[in-house]
Amino acid sequence: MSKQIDMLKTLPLFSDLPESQVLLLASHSHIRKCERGTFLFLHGDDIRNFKILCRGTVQLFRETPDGHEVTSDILIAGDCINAEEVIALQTTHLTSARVVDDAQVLEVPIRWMREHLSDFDRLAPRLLQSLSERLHGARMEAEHRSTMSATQMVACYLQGLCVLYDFDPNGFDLPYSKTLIASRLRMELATFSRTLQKLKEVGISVNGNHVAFTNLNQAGHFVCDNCSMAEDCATHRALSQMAQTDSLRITS
Amino acid sequence: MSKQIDMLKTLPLFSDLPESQVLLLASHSHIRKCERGTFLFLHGDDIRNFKILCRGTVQLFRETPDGHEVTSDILIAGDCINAEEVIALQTTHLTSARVVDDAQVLEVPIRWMREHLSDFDRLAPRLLQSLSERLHGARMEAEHRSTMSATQMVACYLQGLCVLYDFDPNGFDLPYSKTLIASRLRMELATFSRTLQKLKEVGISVNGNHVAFTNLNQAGHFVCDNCSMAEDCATHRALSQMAQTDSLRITS
DNA sequence: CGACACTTTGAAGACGATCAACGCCGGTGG
DNA sequence: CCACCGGCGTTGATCGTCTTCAAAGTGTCG
Repeated sequence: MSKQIDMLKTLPLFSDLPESQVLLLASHSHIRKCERGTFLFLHGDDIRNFKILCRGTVQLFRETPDGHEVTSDILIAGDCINAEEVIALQTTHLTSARVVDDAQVLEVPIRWMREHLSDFDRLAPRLLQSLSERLHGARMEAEHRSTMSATQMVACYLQGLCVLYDFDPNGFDLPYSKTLIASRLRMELATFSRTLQKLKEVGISVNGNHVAFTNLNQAGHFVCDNCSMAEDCATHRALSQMAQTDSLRITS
Repeated sequence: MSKQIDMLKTLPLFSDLPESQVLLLASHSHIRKCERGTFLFLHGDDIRNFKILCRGTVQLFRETPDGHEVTSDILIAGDCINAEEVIALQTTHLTSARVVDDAQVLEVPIRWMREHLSDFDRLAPRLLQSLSERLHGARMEAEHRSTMSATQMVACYLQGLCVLYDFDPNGFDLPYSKTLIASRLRMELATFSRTLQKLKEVGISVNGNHVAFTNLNQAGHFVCDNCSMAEDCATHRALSQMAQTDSLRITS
């Protein structure tokens, strides 16, 4: 139990809650271990819990009627899995969630959460802020999708990954499979693969699982010739801001 | 002044506020008339006001570095123009807003709004709910964009329009120009125009400005053979729900 | 009538999806 | 130890769709 409390405290979402509230939360939540491949919930299931990912990786996806699977997001430790659903009025999940890497998930009954959200005066603003960030992120992504070429999107995504995970730009390994990334980027694996070759021409070398940016400037920042949205590209502005100020990521 | 109060009361966002709170709001807000073509704000401007559109039409858009204009949304009477920005932490606008049809805009100083939001106990939940709806909407749209053909998107969009404005499916006029719609759908005007011709084959006839659905079933509901996302397509589910329950649209 | 904004239509081209074959690697089982 | 298999990734060839560029048509309003 004390282990659970420790876990709660490491979550950025709860980091500035007073001790008493953490205890209260702990007594109304539990941590579930889920191994690779299990589903946290399926599209259409009743919403039972507010879930936060404490460890591992989770894929949010939806299935189109013709059986095609569309990845809507890939979550990592510290992310809320279904923050919207605390606030929204629908009673069933709009997406499915599958564990990609063995995960630990904190679960808080949704009803309790909804009823007591207002008791936690610091929690609601955080949740909201994260919501509005996600909304902006979704819009930026939509804009990118209709503005940039596949090559640009991949470049942006890789840089984003690097910032998000605080990887060394000079060399790091992809945190998940290319198949998953391609799906996340809404492109065919084949297209993604070809794209990676093209990226070498612009200073991003990818060999197998290993990525290295050879196009860094003296300050160590990304040089993104091929990204047309220098000003507030998900990589440049939003994401690098996010890395500094993001309230919901584990930064340690 | 009493006119302004009446205006406030007709806004769904404020509809269930007690009289005293409406008065309070009125004393801290004002209504601005804006004629076609004026900019409410530009990308990068400081955020000064929370704005609600009381009349007319507003286009939200962003400009890409190469000068291309991307419409992110088209707002109608009753819509919050920048609900996210009340909640988010950034101090400058992330989009630009242009008046398409002569508009009336209610403005509330953003600082006052942020400081006093918690005083209006019924307001915050509405704002949040609308945020989460928009997030879901954005995600659905992203999914559509990568799942459906241009033809399907246009069909969906037209049906959505019809529901949103409560038009008669048997015949109505487009509420704004094809150029604007095409931009909103992130497609070239030429593509959009060609698409409209194809739609006749599936029971949606468009001549000039006039649209008619000839593919309605006996209940008067849309039949959407070409939309692959019957279950929660923006048209079918989300939008028809929204038309009934949406808290932020003027339904009269 | 003429200017102008808006829309339609045509023809060419670019880009990504799709289908298909192959290579690589780790695991399982004989 | 080798053979087989399945998951994953690469590569090639082809095809359809949407963009792009360009020209011509429609409408409105002074």
